[in-house]
Amino acid sequence: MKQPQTTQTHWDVRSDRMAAEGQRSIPSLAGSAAHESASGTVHAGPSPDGDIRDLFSFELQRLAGLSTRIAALSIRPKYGITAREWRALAVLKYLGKVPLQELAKHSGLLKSQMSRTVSAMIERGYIEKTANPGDGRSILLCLSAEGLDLSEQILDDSFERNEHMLSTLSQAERHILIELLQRVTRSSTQYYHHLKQTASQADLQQLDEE
Amino acid sequence: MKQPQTTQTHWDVRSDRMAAEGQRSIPSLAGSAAHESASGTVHAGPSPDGDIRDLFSFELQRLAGLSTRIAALSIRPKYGITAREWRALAVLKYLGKVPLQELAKHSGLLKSQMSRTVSAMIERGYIEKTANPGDGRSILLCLSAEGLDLSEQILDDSFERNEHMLSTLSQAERHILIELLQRVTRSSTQYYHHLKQTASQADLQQLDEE
DNA sequence: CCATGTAGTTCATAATGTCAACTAAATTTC
DNA sequence: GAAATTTAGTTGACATTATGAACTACATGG
Repeated sequence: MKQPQTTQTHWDVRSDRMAAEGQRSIPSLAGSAAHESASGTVHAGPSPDGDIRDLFSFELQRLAGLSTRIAALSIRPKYGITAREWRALAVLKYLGKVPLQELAKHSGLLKSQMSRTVSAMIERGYIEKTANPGDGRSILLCLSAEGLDLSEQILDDSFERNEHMLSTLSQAERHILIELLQRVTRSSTQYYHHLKQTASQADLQQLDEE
Repeated sequence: MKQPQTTQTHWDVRSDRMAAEGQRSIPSLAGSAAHESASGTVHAGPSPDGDIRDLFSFELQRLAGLSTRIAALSIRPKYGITAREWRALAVLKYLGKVPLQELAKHSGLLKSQMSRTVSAMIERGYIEKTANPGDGRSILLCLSAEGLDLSEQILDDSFERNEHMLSTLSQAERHILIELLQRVTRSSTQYYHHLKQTASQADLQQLDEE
């Protein structure tokens, strides 16, 4: 194995982003008042001060894309599975023995996606599938010995990857970040369900009206 | 290759968090709480104790997926463009008048993706394309009046969307969250470039060896 | 038993991401 | 200043991912 195995080389953490124009100041941890308009312009209305850089979802998406690429680079060549497949294994690891739907929910995938993912993992012997004695429709999934082993290996790698990604944050900041993300996930989940519900109600209305 | 590896000694995000917050968080979309323990234990190695729920990138991906779905629900039906197209418009809004490559970088896309996206937006009259007097290869892109208008409308919506997603956070916490994400994005970008470079070096070596 | 709901699989389709080839213009180099 | 090398953008091909709907098997409540 001649993996580069990153041992903290050193990169400059220079911001290559504020190149073009904005040269905005990032609000500091303490100074909440420092929230300045990104563009320097002022708006009235619901998006009072910001441009898209002030938008949580934008920053989130950008970083998630990066994270995906980093994970793919690290996991795929080394273990021959996709990040999503690994995620299924890792989630299954803490869930234990559960039906597919449950696994899908915890992984944030649709059951159709999960069904395929799981099939592939079963074929390769990482996941085992047994009948659910309590319900004939349902199945129970759990990790095989190989699956457990693999998921643990990759989990190790992943913690290291995260270490690098978070390298500019203090320990305290990391705690804060994860905790905030978890809280946002919870409220966003609720919001999502709300949206979907009202959306489908609108659909129904539309059908009625036609 | 799962040696205790480097960087940083240990970090016990988990136990600290639990002590401080007393909340191990609802693991996910649908409760269930098979094990509450994901953490709580102390560790020694690289992936000490934690399961995947303690992994920053996991939490990030889950939330990003949610955010994507929420954005799609709100933007697509109402404005007839994809989230990515809108993102291009919104980024262009603060960049002003820039070549394609620049726009791609700031949006976190490959130039090939951005090229297509921009073409579609030009066709629909949201973006204008002019020659770059300084460089004949390059083009300069900027928003049309309609593009500006549209991007502002959707930006307003987006801030509102984010408002819902972040509803459980205080203003101060929101600023902190965004700032942390931005910092992580910067260091992760560095890490990504580093990985890519070493990866391709490995490829070259491999070629040499064969 | 029938109607209706649910778990899981499969299919179709659209959106995304990734790479490599290609054109054209700039640059470097000899 | 001509040839070789880079760089910006476009395009094509292809893998991966997301989403919803159709379909099967079983479950459950009248």
